[in-house]
Amino acid sequence: MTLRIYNTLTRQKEAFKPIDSKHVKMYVCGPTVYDSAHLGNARPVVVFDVLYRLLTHLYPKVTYARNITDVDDKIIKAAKKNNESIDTLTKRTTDKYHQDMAALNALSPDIEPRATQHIQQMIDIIKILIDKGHAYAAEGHVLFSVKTDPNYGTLSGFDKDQIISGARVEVAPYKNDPEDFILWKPSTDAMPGWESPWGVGRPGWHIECSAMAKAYLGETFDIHGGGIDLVFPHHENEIAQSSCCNDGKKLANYWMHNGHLGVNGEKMSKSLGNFFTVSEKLSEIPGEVIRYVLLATHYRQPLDWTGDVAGQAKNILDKFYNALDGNERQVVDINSGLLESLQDDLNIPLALSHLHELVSEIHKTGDADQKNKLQNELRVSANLLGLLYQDPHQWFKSAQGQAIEAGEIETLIQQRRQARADKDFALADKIRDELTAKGVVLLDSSDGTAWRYK
RNA sequence: GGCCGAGUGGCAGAGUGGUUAUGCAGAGGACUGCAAAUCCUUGUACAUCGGUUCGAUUCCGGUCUCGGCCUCCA
Repeated sequence: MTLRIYNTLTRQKEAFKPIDSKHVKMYVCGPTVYDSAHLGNARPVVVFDVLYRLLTHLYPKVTYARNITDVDDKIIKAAKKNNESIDTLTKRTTDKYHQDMAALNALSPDIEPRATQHIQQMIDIIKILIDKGHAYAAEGHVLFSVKTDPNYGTLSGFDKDQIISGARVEVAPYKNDPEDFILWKPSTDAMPGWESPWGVGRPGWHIECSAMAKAYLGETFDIHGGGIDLVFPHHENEIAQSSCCNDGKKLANYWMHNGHLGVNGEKMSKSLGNFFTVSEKLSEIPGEVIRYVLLATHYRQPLDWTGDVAGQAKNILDKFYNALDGNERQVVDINSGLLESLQDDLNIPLALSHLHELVSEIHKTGDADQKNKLQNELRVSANLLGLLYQDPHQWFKSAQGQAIEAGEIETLIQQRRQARADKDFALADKIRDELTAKGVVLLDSSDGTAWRYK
């Protein structure tokens, strides 16, 4: 089976044919570093992380680029509000982002370019666009002339004329046409600015991705990903800029977009106050649980973070890790059903069902070698999803907010052992209940009593 | 208003023109001094109204509901 991908450009699943089958290139829109990442920001990171792992499994070489946008008006505003410098803010937020995404077990991209380090490349593209008649300078701004691009709207399906009819913003006076968008804008002394042929200024929102993708992946590359909300205007404008700059060449062959994340049936937003940051959630539940929740819904579907989705995910991961207990590592193949599921437009929920099948087989087989092999199959298969990478013991003893220390638990277990030897089951049960109340589970076996945090 | 997506059993969530998704939770049983884990059994879902069809949750059309986007960002 070959990899099939739903392409937003064509609105259908297509067989994936890389430009160079020896080297696949992918670009995903990264964060604007003005604030902590929220769960919605984490979804594309985790989803495309699985795609990256899958591509790496299927192809000899993969280059994955994900940008850091460190120049933006939101950053200017946030820095002012926090009373800190822009550099301090972007550095702090970027570090936090890396920390949060690592806690979700997302691999680092191969390249993580920063917008502020590619201003010259942006200026170069803008110059070419002006030379080719696709852009014009006006009052210190440079604007892209949408009507000069006959293909504008192919990604989003929007009609150029309709875009304006529903517009909710006032049209700036320096625009030739209302639908034109900014490539470059002037900066005051209080704003970050760079010398340019159009005066001191800063880039518009979309140009950075065009510049950095071109710099690292070339004029046309394989896959471009991001959240569904970026389809318009961000990706539409990226395509317009890049293809008009590069003689009509396609920017990317496949466009993939993940669905939105909601909370309790509502859109996650600051104004509604239903806004969870990743680090906030990480203080409550393990990163792997968050990752599981983000993967348990197909990436193109909307995902609703309701009250107990995390609890369900925790139970499932407990079950998986329990099945992995006692495993001795050996090299085995990834489960074929899981691999096929992933190759069908990244059907991760279906892939997870194959993990459950493996768990069931592990418990049912009576053969120790077979069991060990199946456990390894479970582990390496889950690893392709970035799951089950911990040692089971580590997993079960790293619960958040533990109310009792390991030493104390051991002491109580010894007391209970004596009570059981004395057939004083009332006392033994009292100790069990006491520990249960503190989130500790006791596991009796012929070898003695082990324990876990629940 | 325009474009797009979605409505599946208590919950989460795949998929399919006719045959079990899967999981979580629940119930009953086995095992266990008691538990946990595990195993067995159990629950006959696909918004609504029409149409096509031998047969539709699955295709087509209407309706209702929900969500996203409709530019330089709240």
